[in-house]
Amino acid sequence: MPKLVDHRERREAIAQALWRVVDQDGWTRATMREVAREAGVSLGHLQHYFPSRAALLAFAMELTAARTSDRVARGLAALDQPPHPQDVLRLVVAEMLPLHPDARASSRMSAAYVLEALHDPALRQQAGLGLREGRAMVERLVRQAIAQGEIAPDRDPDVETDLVLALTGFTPLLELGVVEPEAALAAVDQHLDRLFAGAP
Amino acid sequence: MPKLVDHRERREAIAQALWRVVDQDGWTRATMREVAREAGVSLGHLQHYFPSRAALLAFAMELTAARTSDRVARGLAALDQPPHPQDVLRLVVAEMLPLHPDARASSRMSAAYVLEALHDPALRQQAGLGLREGRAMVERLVRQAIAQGEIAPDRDPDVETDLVLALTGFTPLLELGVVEPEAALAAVDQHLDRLFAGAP
DNA sequence: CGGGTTACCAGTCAAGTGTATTGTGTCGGC
DNA sequence: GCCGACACAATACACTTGACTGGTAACCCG
Repeated sequence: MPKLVDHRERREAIAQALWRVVDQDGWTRATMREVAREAGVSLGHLQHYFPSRAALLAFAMELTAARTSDRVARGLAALDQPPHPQDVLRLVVAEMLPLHPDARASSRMSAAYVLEALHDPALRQQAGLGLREGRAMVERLVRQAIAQGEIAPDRDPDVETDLVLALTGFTPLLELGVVEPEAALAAVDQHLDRLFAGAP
Repeated sequence: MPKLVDHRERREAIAQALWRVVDQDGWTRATMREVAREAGVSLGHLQHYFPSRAALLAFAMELTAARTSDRVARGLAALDQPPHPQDVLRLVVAEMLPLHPDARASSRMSAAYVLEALHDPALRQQAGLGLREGRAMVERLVRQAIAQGEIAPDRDPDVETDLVLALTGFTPLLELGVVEPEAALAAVDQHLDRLFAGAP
């Protein structure tokens, strides 16, 4: 074998270049050439690691999901141990909203990804799976909080899970400056405060 | 002057062709030629009415907003007179979610539009204005309901407005089949029921 | 010290893009 | 009648796009 190269590392570096381009100019203008330029590699190099634009998107999205999970995990470590379920949910929602540069890039990647997935069966399945996974995770948190008596037992876990997830609806409002980050966070807190009103 | 043609009508017909293409294949594949084919006109014809792709998008989006308003107005007429504020809000939210074909097309147009607007200053302003307008309308409804005693007076109108708007966050979940339409509507109703819990 | 696998590059291709230009009817007012 | 404004069409232009090609160099293993 020839030169030793960490395939994974190269692919991640390229994917991060994709993020930057998507964040700045949108998925539409994230052409192979543009991504290669942003990554500081040749077009041939890029194609050596990603045979097609679709493959690049798929990988970048996987990485985006992983990154978001990481941010949540890191935030989790900064909380009390064990953390209050409300704080966990707050963290999860906050990291899905475009409230700081990293989260904004993730949010825009996801948006582009979902929009693309609507018209591509393969992507659609992958996206659906990812979203379902995320929903399941939130639902687990909600059910756990109910079991622990932190959320009133007469709350329907399914409905409450969906309502928490719907809080990501602030994304376009934040992106276009219709609501300020503080207002969005205040609303999120208001919702969670009510959800957790009941037990000590 | 030569042949009499209703400019407005032609433009609307073309915009509707755009909707169909965007709904089926996404804004990316909504090329001038594709839209012209879908509209059953020549490329030159299309260009006669829309000098650029951006102009086409802008007009189509205006029309989309108008159509959504129309659907709300039509739904409003079917309610009791005067309608209960909760029913009005429910209708507004329901018509913004992709729950039936027409609303789905509108939703996808809006999504494509917002995503495009993020990286285009001119569109950004137009989109921001539209969203602000929508928010103002919802806020008016909320404040009115508070004044009428239908919503408890200790509710913050700003926060409650934002929370109602956030319910549009169901869009991606609905589009990818992560939640069913009934579940989304149930969650919307749950939220509104709680919002209006307090006075008769 | 080859040999073969891998990394990477420059160049090319056909397809498709938005837009501009030019041409052809077609009709209303004078 | 006819001319100028208008609706519409056809074609051309200048690019960009994703994908492919052949080739070169680097390197590990035997």
